[in-house]
Amino acid sequence: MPQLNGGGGDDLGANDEMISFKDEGEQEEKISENSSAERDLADVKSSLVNESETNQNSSSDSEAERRPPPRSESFRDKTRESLEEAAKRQDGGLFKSPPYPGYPFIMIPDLTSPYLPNGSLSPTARTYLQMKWPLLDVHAGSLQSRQALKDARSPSPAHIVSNKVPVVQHPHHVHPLTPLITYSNEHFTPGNPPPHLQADVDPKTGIPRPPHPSDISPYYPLSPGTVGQIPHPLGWLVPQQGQPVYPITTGGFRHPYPTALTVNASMSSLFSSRFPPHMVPPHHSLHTTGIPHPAIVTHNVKQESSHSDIGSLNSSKQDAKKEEEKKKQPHIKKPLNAFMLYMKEMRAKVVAECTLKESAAINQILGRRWHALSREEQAKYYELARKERQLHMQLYPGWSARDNYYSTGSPKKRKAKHREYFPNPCLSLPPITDLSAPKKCRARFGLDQQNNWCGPCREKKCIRYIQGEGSCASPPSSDGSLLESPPSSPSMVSPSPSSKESKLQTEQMQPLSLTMKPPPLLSSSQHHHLSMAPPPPLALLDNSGAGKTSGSAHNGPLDPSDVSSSRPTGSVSSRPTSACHSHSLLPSSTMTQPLSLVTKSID
DNA sequence: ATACCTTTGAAGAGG
DNA sequence: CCTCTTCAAAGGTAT
Repeated sequence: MPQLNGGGGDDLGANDEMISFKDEGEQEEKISENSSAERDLADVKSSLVNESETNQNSSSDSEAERRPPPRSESFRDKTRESLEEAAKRQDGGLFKSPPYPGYPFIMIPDLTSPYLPNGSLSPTARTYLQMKWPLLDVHAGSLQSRQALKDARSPSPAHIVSNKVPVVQHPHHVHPLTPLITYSNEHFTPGNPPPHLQADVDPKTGIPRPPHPSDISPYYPLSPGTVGQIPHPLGWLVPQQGQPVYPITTGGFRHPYPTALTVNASMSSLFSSRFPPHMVPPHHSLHTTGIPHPAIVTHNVKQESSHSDIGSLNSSKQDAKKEEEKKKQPHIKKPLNAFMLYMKEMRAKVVAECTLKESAAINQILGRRWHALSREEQAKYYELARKERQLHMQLYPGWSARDNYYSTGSPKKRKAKHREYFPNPCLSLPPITDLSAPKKCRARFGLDQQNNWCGPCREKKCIRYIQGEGSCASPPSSDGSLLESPPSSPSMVSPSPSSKESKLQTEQMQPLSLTMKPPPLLSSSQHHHLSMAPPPPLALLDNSGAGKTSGSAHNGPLDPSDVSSSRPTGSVSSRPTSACHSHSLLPSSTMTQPLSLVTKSID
């Protein structure tokens, strides 16, 4: 078991990650404010966000007013457009300050958590819970919600949910004490209502009491007799009467599940909160509400159902075989990363605040909010994500992300899809449409022919440089389509890169994380280049945004996460401009970031 | 029914 | 080592 300083220590494994966003949010906001001149649609959104953050009364009332007239565009554009609109409209509301300023999150105090020192819950940890309930508050738009709130002990917030998104979904047999259940609808399920809803606070510490059985019972299918007894955190994990707990273990896991049994309570809780009920004893697989756990793995469920259902008996032998095969290779989902956890948790809020339901739009908003989060706030999610990964590793020692590759589609399709949008980072080169064509000079000419490389490639900052130098320009965007969309999605131009940049800047206050170490390969000349890179013209940025595809508009090599953020996936044409509240748009401050980065490296 | 969109981050593959 | 790709969640939308 890794030692975690969940209590507030900075010794988070994900430090580097967090650092990247340390001040990004603030920076972004600041920048946005100062770059009014360059505001584009996306910027407007940013401003909206900013404004809304300070103006709680802002609203979604005026949504209709802001809605632009219908346009006749390609469905793609249309869709994007709508998403953008939605995001735009919702941004205002989303960024409202939570009812509990400074405590946007709620974390159920877990006195038993191995990650947190007993009785020394950090304030940040405690903040978790608050967020959740306030959400309910928001949600309270509906009578039901309010009523539910009235009854702080209302166990099944599920009924409160008016949307598909469960505002509160209690984990299945998850020990409420676990902090690991706090990060999402499921994980965040407050074992106890927040202080403001229920005065169940430890008089001594002032910290909300950890939920106790009596409180929990309503949330869990515990028999009255179980009240007062804390269910074994591994309850569902514990083999019952010699019966295999996980049907899939029969062939699914590369390693016998017993390993899982060694997982500590918190981990198991996390697991149970996240992992498919199909791995849980049947009677535990559903919420009291009968709602299947969202983490259910589709084909596993099918397997299971086929396995036990009478219907399966009717299926042909072939089907049975297929299913068996599937069974042998259960689809174990990837552990959620920090952002995913955040999204999971916040989605409900967003949905509640807005009428918006489109995930794409919501995600855009969440993405921005994510960046706006303080380092501490993000840290919580990073840590949770880390725990999830650890747990996942423990539970599925042999699992690899690779196992899920193409699980959602055929490889061909996937690849084709992505490649299709690959712009050539180097202007001098035509857009890459050929799958076999190298995307960068580096790959094209090789290391031994660097003289043939374009400047940006030499600097290893192709995309970014494209913008700054102009030598590598953004992908052909002569056709309005490209210009219109892409570029400035938050992740494309700004967020990721800038996050890193800002990271570096803010990093000055702290020791550089490993990830911040300047890459050895970075030569002085490179540094020079970096520092000299002029601010990318807005237009270029926009266009190059498309470049996100190739890893784009990032700081590139300096950023570890750069890679992760570069998502070719997003089709160039489909990139919404919405998010563009980017640093890229910000001339001055933005520019300085790379510089600082370089400086840092040099130093 | 399936894929897409959209976000960030993690991890794997390949150069 | 670096870049690119895929997947994770989610739900409306498009094909």
